[in-house]
Amino acid sequence: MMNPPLFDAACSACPIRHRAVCARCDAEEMAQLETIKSYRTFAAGDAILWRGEPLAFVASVVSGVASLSKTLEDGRTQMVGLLLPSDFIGRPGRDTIDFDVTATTDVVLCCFARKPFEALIEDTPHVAQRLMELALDELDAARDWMLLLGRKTAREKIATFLDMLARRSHLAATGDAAPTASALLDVPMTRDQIANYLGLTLETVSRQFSVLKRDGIIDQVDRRQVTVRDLSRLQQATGDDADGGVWS
Amino acid sequence: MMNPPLFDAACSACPIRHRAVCARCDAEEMAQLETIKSYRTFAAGDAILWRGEPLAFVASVVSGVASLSKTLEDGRTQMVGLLLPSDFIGRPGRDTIDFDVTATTDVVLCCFARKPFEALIEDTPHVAQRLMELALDELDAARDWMLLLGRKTAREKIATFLDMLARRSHLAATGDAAPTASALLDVPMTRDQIANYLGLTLETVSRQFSVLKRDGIIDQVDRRQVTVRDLSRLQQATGDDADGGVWS
DNA sequence: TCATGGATTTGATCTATATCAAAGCGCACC
DNA sequence: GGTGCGCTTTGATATAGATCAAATCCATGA
Repeated sequence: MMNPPLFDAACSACPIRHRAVCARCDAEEMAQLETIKSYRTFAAGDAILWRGEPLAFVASVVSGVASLSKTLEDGRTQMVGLLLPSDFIGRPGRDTIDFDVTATTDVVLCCFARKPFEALIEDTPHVAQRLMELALDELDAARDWMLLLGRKTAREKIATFLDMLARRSHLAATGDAAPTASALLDVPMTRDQIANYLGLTLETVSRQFSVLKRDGIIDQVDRRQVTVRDLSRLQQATGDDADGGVWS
Repeated sequence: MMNPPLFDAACSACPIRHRAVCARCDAEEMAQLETIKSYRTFAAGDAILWRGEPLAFVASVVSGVASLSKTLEDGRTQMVGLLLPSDFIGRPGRDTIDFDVTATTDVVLCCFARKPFEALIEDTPHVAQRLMELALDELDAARDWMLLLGRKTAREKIATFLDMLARRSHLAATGDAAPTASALLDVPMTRDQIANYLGLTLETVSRQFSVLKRDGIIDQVDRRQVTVRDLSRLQQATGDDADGGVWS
């Protein structure tokens, strides 16, 4: 694996800078973050954090995919969040979380010891403000997912999932949130993990991939890669109101 | 309708104080909030805010129930939040919201003009911190709801809904989050609204109320009131893992 | 007191998705 | 370069909950 990037002005993993450039971190703040930082790697399937466990660190995803999930008494589980590179793990001001965090693929995290990180926040209002923005982004994503889980059909769920991946990967690649052409897409999860994310079974996920393929909307290159042949039909298939979804 | 309470040290509607006493608001901050405050009432069914509309105010629910909801292209809708007295409406640092806010019952809001409210936040870190806590509480609630929408059966959804109402009403009445005895419960929504909240149809909601009644877990006093006859069986019926749900 | 209309309950039937089952496929490891 | 084991696909069947339909309830106002 590539050596993880050092934390510096350009570090895409800095939890304060990620998803938008924070122009206000000064050299001293940077240096302070540098001293409490460490990289940690997790293999696919590893637990990163358990529900209820005291949080030792906050972190930013450098590479790979991690997921947040909750479980019912009898073992049924539901993913409640997906963490892609540059996403943040942690809850300013909270000791514990009430979901599990698991490595979906191999993952590298840029971790910051929690106590000193929170001390830093106290002194730097613009960092606190950035964290508030991140929390609100997560809340928006959670509410979109509630609509998906409560009201979308299996086909719409898969289309929404692929559309989200397309937007996020395009965003990462070009900084532009609205891809316009067909594209090769990395699907970094098994059918089972996708099912847990979408509130479906793995068989239904597989069938709907096949349907979208039969309809000429996607092509399956391999288990983990699809090409979007017709993005506008994919987006129509999401069921979303054209103006104003979170992803638009 | 009763005259709304004035804003003062004891005002349960103060968005900074609600759900927990903020011991750090000084007299000057209070006075400042007082100048930008106004009460507004909405009749059941009224729109409070539309998706995409610029936010003119932030607010705290004084009485009644409001809901956040999202809609698909073909009109299917899903509630993504329920606002009970003392809950907060608003997104520090955001101009618009991407869901509708509707009065579920008659509602009284304590509104604060957004710009001056945000100016106040800038100067008072402890208020910003309180808002962060509120956002994280909402995020926790949203994630519990994702588990409910994605994986719970109709019976479990209704049980969870009633358990939530029981906890929240007990909390409001006694300040203690864990009711232990059976209790009369106010259900402030129609079957249709409950269905939209739980990702069900109104018929299924009605049937499951009947089933819980037949099983001796609840009694239906009237359309809007139930008594919980056996709280522990109600909680078992939620499907939640005994240790560690959000509501525990 | 009765008529009216929305909300609710209950019944009958339908269907999308779950569940159960059995091949395929392909990568990793010998 | 074969073998085994996950992962995936596809098929057959079952079922929870949706949909369609009809009473019933109950608040409201004439």
